[in-house]
Amino acid sequence: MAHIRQDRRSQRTQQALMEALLALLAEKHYDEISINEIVDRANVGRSTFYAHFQTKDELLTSGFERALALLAQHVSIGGSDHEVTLDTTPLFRHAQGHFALYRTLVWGSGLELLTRDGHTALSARLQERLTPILVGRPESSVPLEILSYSLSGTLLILLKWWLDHKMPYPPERMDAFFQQLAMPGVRRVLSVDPGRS
Amino acid sequence: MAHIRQDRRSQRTQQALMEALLALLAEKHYDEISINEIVDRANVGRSTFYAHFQTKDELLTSGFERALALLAQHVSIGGSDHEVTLDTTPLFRHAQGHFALYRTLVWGSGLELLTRDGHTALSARLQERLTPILVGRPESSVPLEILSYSLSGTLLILLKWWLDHKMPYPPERMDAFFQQLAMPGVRRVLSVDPGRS
Amino acid sequence: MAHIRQDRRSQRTQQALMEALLALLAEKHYDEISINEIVDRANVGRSTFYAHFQTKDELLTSGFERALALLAQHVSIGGSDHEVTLDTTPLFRHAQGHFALYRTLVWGSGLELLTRDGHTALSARLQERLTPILVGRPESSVPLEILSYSLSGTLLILLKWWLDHKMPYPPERMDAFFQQLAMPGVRRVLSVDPGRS
Amino acid sequence: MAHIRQDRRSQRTQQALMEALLALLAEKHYDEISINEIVDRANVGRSTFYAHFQTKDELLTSGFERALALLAQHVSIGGSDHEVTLDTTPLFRHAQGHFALYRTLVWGSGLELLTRDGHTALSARLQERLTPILVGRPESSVPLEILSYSLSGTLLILLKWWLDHKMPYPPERMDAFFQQLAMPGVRRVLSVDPGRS
DNA sequence: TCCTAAGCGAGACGGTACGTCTTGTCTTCCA
DNA sequence: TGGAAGACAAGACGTACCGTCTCGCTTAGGA
Repeated sequence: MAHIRQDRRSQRTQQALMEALLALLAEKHYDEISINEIVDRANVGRSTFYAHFQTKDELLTSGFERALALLAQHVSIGGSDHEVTLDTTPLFRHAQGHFALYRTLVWGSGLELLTRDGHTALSARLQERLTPILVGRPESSVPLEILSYSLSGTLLILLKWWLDHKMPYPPERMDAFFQQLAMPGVRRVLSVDPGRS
Repeated sequence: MAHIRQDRRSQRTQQALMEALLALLAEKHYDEISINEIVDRANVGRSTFYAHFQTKDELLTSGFERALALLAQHVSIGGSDHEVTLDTTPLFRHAQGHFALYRTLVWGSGLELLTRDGHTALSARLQERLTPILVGRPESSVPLEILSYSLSGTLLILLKWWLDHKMPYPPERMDAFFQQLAMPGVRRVLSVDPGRS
Repeated sequence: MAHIRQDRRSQRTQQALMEALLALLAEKHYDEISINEIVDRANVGRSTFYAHFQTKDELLTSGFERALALLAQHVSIGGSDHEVTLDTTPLFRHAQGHFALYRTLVWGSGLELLTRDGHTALSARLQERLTPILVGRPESSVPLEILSYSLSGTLLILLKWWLDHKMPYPPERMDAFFQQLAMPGVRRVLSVDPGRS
Repeated sequence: MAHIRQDRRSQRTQQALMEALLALLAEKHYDEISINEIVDRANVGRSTFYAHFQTKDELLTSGFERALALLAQHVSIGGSDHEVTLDTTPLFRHAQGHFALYRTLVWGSGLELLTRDGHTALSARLQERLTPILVGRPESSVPLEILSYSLSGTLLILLKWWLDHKMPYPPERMDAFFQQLAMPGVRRVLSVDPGRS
């Protein structure tokens, strides 16, 4: 049971660093932010940074792991014997409510990060949650992995476009686009109905 | 009338720099390549680099503009009154034939670049070529811009997945996935048939 | 009445620190030894060090004060009305017997320390012990202070050379060198015989 | 015939660095001077320093090599069949004339440097110049190397004492001390006259 | 064919950031 | 409650690039 100690101070330091990074992300691109700037803004010694994180990426990741999980949670997947539903309205709504945060992600360094780390994560979660629904159905012509990857990719792309263009449509409309563009393919692929293929 | 001179040497220098970058891209990630390395490899003076390009990105871009145009050309778009077809087989085949190049892009620095610069370009070309086909039809419920962006995004995502996983399926199969996943939505959106909506 | 406590632990802690420094001195130069290394080696908390010593030098000095006194004791000074004798054989013998310790001093950081702190101390002791012998004699042409300083300096220099060169001569021989090189001058200076001046 | 180029700027930069170090040495101990301070004072970029010198010591050494040679030159060694003379008056006079410089050396970091690098150098030069004088004489009982080392050491020790105590005697007097303290031993050792031994 | 302006290599320079290290203080926890 | 553990701010270290610059050599292309 080692490492339980963990001074209260450590927490506050990490928090300060995270907030400093967030604040800076709102101002400039992730790549242009130096560790110096972060520690200055956080009022933290340079070496203290390295005592907590090996690299700038580590700080970022440690902060956004939660956010990514959150993001996936906002996609409600439903399904019955006859259909698969996937409601993304909550996700767009959530993005709208936390515009500052998402805008930071998109404008600052955006889907580069969501795409690198997030896409894989989101895709995995989707696949994970689709699997039980498909049990017992004949294997589809498109591998589930590809389907998940493509589906989550399309979702992220719509999200990116939306944020890039300052959210010109309400979340419901965005969901509708997603339903119209991506879901027909999914339904057809997963459908047992051979007459529609 | 400045800049008319343009010594033959200039050409050779730029060529050398480009090739050096290419060679280095095959070895390591774009971000890890320093201008020093490029000019060393190209046997070119440091200042000479800056005489030709302001930044590393500029050198890269100047080299890949052609490649991006090429990529868009390999998507053959067809269409008639009754349907829209989009054959991506040539694109996947081209990627297969130039695996080294594409792998460099994906492994080295990948779709980060294709996504940043390429996605916009591809989307624009798609939209450009879809427009004449849709003339006269009732406006669809999904704006054409979103449709193009989503469609090209999905295509790039499939391409990325394919390259990331070392092309486990033949180009035809990848095109089939694309047809099954992305096209149903497109057709439904563009369809005049109100009964199917 | 503070500081009376002097916990038994204090003793042990100081001892541990001293030994750690000694051990490290055998491995590397004094300047290259960090307080971190010392406390690590001594299995002592960083702040504990500062509770006992203000600086690295203080620790060192506290350890070598004894050694320096010892060194001076090994120079046996004799004298009568007619002559002054100074036998350094015991000193060289002592150095030979404690080669490890002296080698540490010389190789590790050496006469830099003996010279800085030791030379002054040795010179003072010499002067102290020469004074009674010279009582009643006419004042010499060379101030006693200079004579002591020079004499002890020459001695240390011979010692350093000897240790640096791995003691190629026996202690008696070194003493003989010292007698031949340094003592004639001393005797002449201290001599009352004006005819030899 | 490479390396002749050596930009004129290099010279000026090195000069500036040297002067900055000198100026700082007049204010504080060598060990307490940071490279940052030097480059700041010299109005030179940090990296520029490293382009010229690997370490702070190298800068110092490069500057004082001349000084050390100079120092040795100020000891005039003479000799005939019957005697060896060694006049150090010029050295003390030189030190007096350049008190600022020598004081810097002694007070700032002093004979630590002269002792480390200088002593060896001086000793070597002495030995070098004594050798021809001794050709043909019977080998003395004290190895020439030891004699040189001891002699130059004693000289430096007197010089150090003199500077440390703010030159309380004129150069001639210091030379006299040296003559009285060190030379009798030397003459006796080198003397062919067996009757005096 | 010569001469001139350019392209060019070489590399010095001032900066900025890096990741590591050490120092001395200050806070937390534990016995 | 006093001392060990160790988090922390500060700042130096040596390295790596950056973008700018100055210097001469070489060379192409107009006179």
